[in-house]
Amino acid sequence: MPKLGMEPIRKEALVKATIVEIGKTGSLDVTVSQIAKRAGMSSALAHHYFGSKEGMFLAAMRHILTLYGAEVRGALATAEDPEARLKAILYASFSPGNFRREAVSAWLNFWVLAQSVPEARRLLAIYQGRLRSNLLSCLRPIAGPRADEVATGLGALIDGLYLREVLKSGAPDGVAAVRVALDYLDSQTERGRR
Amino acid sequence: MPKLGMEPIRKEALVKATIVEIGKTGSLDVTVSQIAKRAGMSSALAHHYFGSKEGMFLAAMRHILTLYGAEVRGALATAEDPEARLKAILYASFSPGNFRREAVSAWLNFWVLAQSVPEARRLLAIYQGRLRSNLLSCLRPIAGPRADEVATGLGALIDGLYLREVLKSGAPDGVAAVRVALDYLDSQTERGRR
DNA sequence: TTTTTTGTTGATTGACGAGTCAATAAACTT
DNA sequence: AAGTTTATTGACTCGTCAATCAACAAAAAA
Repeated sequence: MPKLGMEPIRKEALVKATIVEIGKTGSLDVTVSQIAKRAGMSSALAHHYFGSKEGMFLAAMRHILTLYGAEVRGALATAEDPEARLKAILYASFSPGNFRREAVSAWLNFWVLAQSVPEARRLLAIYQGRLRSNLLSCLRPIAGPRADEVATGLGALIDGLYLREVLKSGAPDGVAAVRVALDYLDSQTERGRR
Repeated sequence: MPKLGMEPIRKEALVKATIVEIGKTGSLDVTVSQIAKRAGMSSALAHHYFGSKEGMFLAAMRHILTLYGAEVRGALATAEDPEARLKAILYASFSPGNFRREAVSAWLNFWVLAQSVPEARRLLAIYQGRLRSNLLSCLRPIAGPRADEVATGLGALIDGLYLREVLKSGAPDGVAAVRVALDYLDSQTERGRR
């Protein structure tokens, strides 16, 4: 029954299954068989398409990063002034799509992966760089010389809010997270205006 | 050559070796043999004293939490007013003893562990609870009704600064981290005073 | 001095899991 | 029709590793 053009379909299924499985286990200790089973195929096929387990992890990471990036870009597109753009970034960061248990757990584990797998580190560095430059371009007009420091703080705060989500039980509360981040922002910008 | 009273010595050596090894690997994928070797004994002995690998991980986690707790308590002891106490907590959090590569990497991995091992989660929850209550007791006098929100933000910011350290190369810069945290604090308390 | 407790390890077991391979089959090309 | 490419998997290899065990040694207790 070999339908042709299966590759992209299979790959996508595997990537999604990888994220679900990491989220469920809460660690990278998932077997290729588990992932393949969830994606409805044999582990041999998974290896066929990705070459290795690490390849699957990296593909999953790219996927999450891509989703996040797309959401931020989309939100940014409709925002005019710097302040609206900042809010857009925050809303996107904690949107239900990104700020959900599975994804948060995956992020945490990718962070761990980045410590030993150079490619994972590279990907994470790209994310951080993009976030920072986005934040900076919004902050410079409203925070002036303090933009740099505020961007550092806000970036760390966002990651910290993600981190803390993994310990909580129940569904992630993106609204509360946004509130905390916005609050930080407000206190810093009010200060800038003084 | 069996000297008596080896147990505490061996255990301590194993705990330290565990932390070093996790730091070196950047993940929990360390073998009991690796740890035991670094601690100068056979893997069988490691099992003899801790029963399981998980037991070693948990002991290592307790150790780090204990060190951190002791440092905070020590710093708190000599601080009088709320503001000084807050600074003490921050200095302790990013002191060279706690904010070093190995320890930071261990923290990150314990966070992952907490997702699948209830006891690890419990330990982390204790840490978070203590930190929060410490922060709150200092913040209430100076931030009033906003103390709760500020404590949440500050807690997340601290964890976020730890998280971001793992991607950096070179020695952790505790001074810079403290500056960012203090900056957050200042902007929030100034606001409170307004 | 026998017995028990504590310390210690080499060797082994048993399980698990990543990655490979050979084989099968459908579609597409020539 | 013959040959090639793509899809697919069951079975297998090979390595790794947590955990156990049997055995040995020395100190302490009896």
